This record gives sequence, structure tokens and C-alpha cells, in this order.
Amino acid sequence: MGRSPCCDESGLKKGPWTPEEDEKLLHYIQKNGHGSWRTLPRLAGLNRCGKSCRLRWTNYLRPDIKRGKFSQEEEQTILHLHSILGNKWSAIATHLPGRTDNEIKNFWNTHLKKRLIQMGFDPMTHRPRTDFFAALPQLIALATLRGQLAATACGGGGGGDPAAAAAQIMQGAGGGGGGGGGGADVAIQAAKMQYLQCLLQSAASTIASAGSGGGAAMSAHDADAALAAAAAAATCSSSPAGSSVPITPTAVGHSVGGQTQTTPCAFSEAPVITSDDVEANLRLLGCGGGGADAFACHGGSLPPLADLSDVTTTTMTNPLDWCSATASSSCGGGGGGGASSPFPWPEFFHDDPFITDFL
DNA sequence: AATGAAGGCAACCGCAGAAGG
DNA sequence: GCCTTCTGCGGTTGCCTTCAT
Repeated sequence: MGRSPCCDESGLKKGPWTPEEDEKLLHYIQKNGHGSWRTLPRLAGLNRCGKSCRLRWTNYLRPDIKRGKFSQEEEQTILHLHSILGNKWSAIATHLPGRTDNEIKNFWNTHLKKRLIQMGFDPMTHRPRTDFFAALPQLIALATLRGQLAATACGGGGGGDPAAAAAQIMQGAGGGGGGGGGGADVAIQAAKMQYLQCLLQSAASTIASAGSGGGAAMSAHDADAALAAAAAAATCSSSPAGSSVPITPTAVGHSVGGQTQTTPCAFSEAPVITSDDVEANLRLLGCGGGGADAFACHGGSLPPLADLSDVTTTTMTNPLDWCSATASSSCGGGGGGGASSPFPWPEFFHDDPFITDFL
């Protein structure tokens, strides 16, 4: 099991390959095959170690190498295989004709890994990160909003209940006498705040029921706990803590002009999940069976926090009911899953930078 | 236009396992 | 069975390019 001495030899050239060296290596291998890499440099007239020649050939000169940007399909394949195989770049490369393990490794380290981290996923496990600080920016924004919400509630006699305050504002706006467009703006703001409030509640219930993770010891009714839950919501959506299913963000359906299309981007900024995606997510969460296989077959998808945006098809009589429905949608949900979660104002959210960022 | 930061990628390093003597 | 050599793999580094200030 001794180490190869070839690279320890002095006098051998290192560093970038020149076109002349490439030409020599290419010409020799095309004519004779690589044979023994150790003897190849001498036979080919190269002042390089065999290892360097092999690397140059396999990563650059090989004629079947596909160069250029990775396609969305390749990207998805890498994500999927990495969630299964981990850093087995050579194994992953066998599923991507024309791509080298080195190229895939670089692509992972420079693109995919960063994007997973940005989305709050652990790039190694493909599961939502549970560390608190990952969601700090969202938490700060949420804390600010919550303060504003509380102020609104106090002013309106809501007794400090933000949801009630939102409802009150909603009533005022919908009552017709609220002052026209200004009332509508207030209603939109109230809706957004309520939306966030629901996220807090939903996440808090998730944390409480999961009984694990960073915020597990905190009360769901405590404001801090809610924020901690929001951290979980921001980072892991409603994927239950302790889930053994790795989650890989993937291409999702986008509603564009009334049509649903598959976005070419694996990490869309503001994904709108199709009903199929939602069902897959519910299966992932144990609501409808399927488990890891469902994930694997489906290619994975963003967890159900994004489901909240897929509510354009249904209306509800009482907007506030949506909260409780959402809070239990991570698994309780009545038959048919959460795909039909009613929510009457999604169009307001998709354009909102904060919501977009949050999602 | 100059400069520093960040991103991207090719190449190197070192470990581990397989193969052969 | 042991030792040496060879090959493959994954992690890391360093250089070049691009972007932002």
C-alpha cells in the first residue's frame, strides 16, 4: 500500500499544461493508448509525472468530455445522486456521460453547495439546517414585523393578538367604508402580517410536536419560541425534525400566465409548488406514504412552507381559519393533503420582496 | 481607471485499495 | 502472506478571470 513516488521525484514539471504538452500527450495516447501511466511521460517525451498526465487526460484531453455549463437535468442528477451517495464524485460522474468527477466536484463546491446553504439546507445531509443563526436575517425581519403587528393590535384594541388585529384591519378594509384604496393597502399589509403569524404558529406547533431541535424546549406560546420556530420555518419549512428523508431542492412548477411550467432553475427564488409537488411533500412528511422512494422518484421538492403559496384555486369564508388549517397541514390534514389549503391573497405575496425572501 | 474581493476552475497532494511479484 | 507498485479518489490549493467599489 505504498505511496506512489512519481510526484516526489524532482525535476518534473508541475503547474499548468502548455498546448505543446497537451499535443504530445494527446498524440501519444491516441496512437498507443495510455498503458502504464508511470512510463507514459518518458515514452511520450513529457517531463511530467504519470499522475499528472493521467489527470490531464481524464479531466481535460479525453475526447468524450463534455464541456460547458451543466444542464438542469445534470444539475438535478447531481443533487439527487449526492443526496444518496455523498461525495462519491466518481460514482456520480458515471451517471453523467462526458462529465468528470473533478468537474462535478468543482461544480458542487462552487454552485450547488452554496445554493443549498443559502436555502438553509445542510449540503452534506440535504436536510434542513437546524442551526439558529442560519435564519438570523429572517428572524430579525420577523421580529420587526412582529413588533409592528403588536403595535397595531394595541391601537385597535386587539388585546395584543396580532391575528385579531389583522382580522380587525381586514374587516375595516372589507367593510366598504374604510377609505377605498388606502383600506386595501392596509388589508394587504394585514394579510401579509397574518401570513407571517401563521408561519410562526405553524412552525411552533411543528417544533412542539417534534420535541427535538434547537427550540424544542421552548414554549410555543412564548414569543421567543415563536421566533425560534420561525427560524425553523425559515430554514426547514415544515419538514419535521427527525425526519430521515433528505430533502433536495429541485425544479418546481411555476405558474406563469395561468399555466404551470417547470422552471429551468432548480432553486427558484419564489417557487410555486404544483399540486403534484405538494402531494409528494406530504408523502415525504408521512402524510400519504411514499417516504424516501417518493422523494427519489419525484426528485425531491421544496418543503411545504412553499405550499402556502399554492392556494390560488380555493377560497375560504373566513380568512382566519386558514391559520389553524395551515398549522395542522404539515400532517394532520384532511384527506387529499394540503394541496387545497385555502388562502385568499397569494398574489399579494408573490410580489413582496420580504415574502419572496422568506420563502 | 485602479484596486480589492469573489468566483471559477485546473491541477496538485496525499490517502487507500487493487494488483502483481 | 508480505511488500512494492500502480491507479483511483477526494480534499485542497493556487492562479486566472470577473465583478464590485
